[in-house]
Amino acid sequence: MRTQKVNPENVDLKLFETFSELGYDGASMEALAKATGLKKASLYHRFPNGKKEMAKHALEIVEHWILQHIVAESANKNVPASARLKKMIASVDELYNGGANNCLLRTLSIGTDANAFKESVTNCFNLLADGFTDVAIELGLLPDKAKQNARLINQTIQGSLVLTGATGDKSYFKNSLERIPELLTA
Amino acid sequence: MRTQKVNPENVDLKLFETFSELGYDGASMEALAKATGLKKASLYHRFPNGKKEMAKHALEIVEHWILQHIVAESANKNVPASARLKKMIASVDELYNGGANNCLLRTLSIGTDANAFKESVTNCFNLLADGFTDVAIELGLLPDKAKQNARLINQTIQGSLVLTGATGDKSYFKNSLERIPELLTA
DNA sequence: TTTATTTTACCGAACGTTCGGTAATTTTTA
DNA sequence: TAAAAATTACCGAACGTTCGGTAAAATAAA
Repeated sequence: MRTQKVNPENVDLKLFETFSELGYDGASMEALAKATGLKKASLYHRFPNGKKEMAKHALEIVEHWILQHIVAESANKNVPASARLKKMIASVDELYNGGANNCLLRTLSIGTDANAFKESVTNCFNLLADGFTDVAIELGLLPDKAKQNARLINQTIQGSLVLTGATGDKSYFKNSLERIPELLTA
Repeated sequence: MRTQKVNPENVDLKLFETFSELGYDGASMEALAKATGLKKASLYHRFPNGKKEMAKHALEIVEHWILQHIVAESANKNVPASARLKKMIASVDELYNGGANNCLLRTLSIGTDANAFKESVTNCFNLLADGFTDVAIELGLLPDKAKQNARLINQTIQGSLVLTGATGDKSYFKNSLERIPELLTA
């Protein structure tokens, strides 16, 4: 019997969170069902191509988040570049919950089906770098240096998330966010 | 029928490689058996406590590698500190195969049984940091700064491995290794 | 011949997936 | 506008496969 109507936005969020936390192979259908509040068969109604489609959908959520909180914000000329950057960093802090959350781009990069997600993951990292590059140029860096340091920020954030996630020491993540402005300012 | 005697050292290596590449949940018993050349039941003969014991054994291999190539080398007073550091960096480069290999410490940090490995993983990261801290002090850094930058090196290497692994661009890893000496020298 | 190691064969449980069917909703028709 | 029809959303039950794991037989080593 049909018991209740489920909020679709919440399903998206829970899929994203579950894949982020457990990785592709670790996120079993049972875990995904429990997290979303939908039965397994209902998940297959929404994602006819199964688990892989669910993970790709989670990646689309990330891409959408990046376009909204990083790319769009980096181009928001209504506020000074330094304030924009501050806002972008705060968004990153919120996304990863101060380092307590794993990054989906990373967790989907290993496992039995990692190849299936590689293109989307690379694209997301490029979008992030593009956003940071744009503000860095406005903050006085030469384009080449801006791009180089934007890539470095991706790397720094990921590294800090690995160390914070593995050890529980949130200072890795916290410090890496604090170091971003000086990396992007002339 | 029993066909051939398997080299135990190679089994260790293959376990390490398989867990590194696929993560804990992705490394199925079938994958581990295929990689080592042993049947599943033979793996259970060597590791009576099953898959978790195999992963812990792989972690012990990493710890042993760190003690040998980082901690011991950092204390090898026969050569100048700068040469020691060079050797340590070359070892890291070899371990990760120029960025083509994943890091076991990272891949075992996510998944359904991540908690079971957290302590060992943290210990390994601390050992790495200790080794780099020691040479940094010899190279003129104050102890606090040496420790801080050694932690930063762990983070930098992990971040570069994430980006290189996810995108295929090995320059992340290569550049991060090149930047190590200036981080540890006064 | 005794002991250690690997193998075959197998197990229950969990895996991702599919199916038949029902309640709720939306769309069409009268 | 109200009834009929079509569509959507969901679920219980089961599918075949693969999971991690085990017992007993076979082989190799001592």
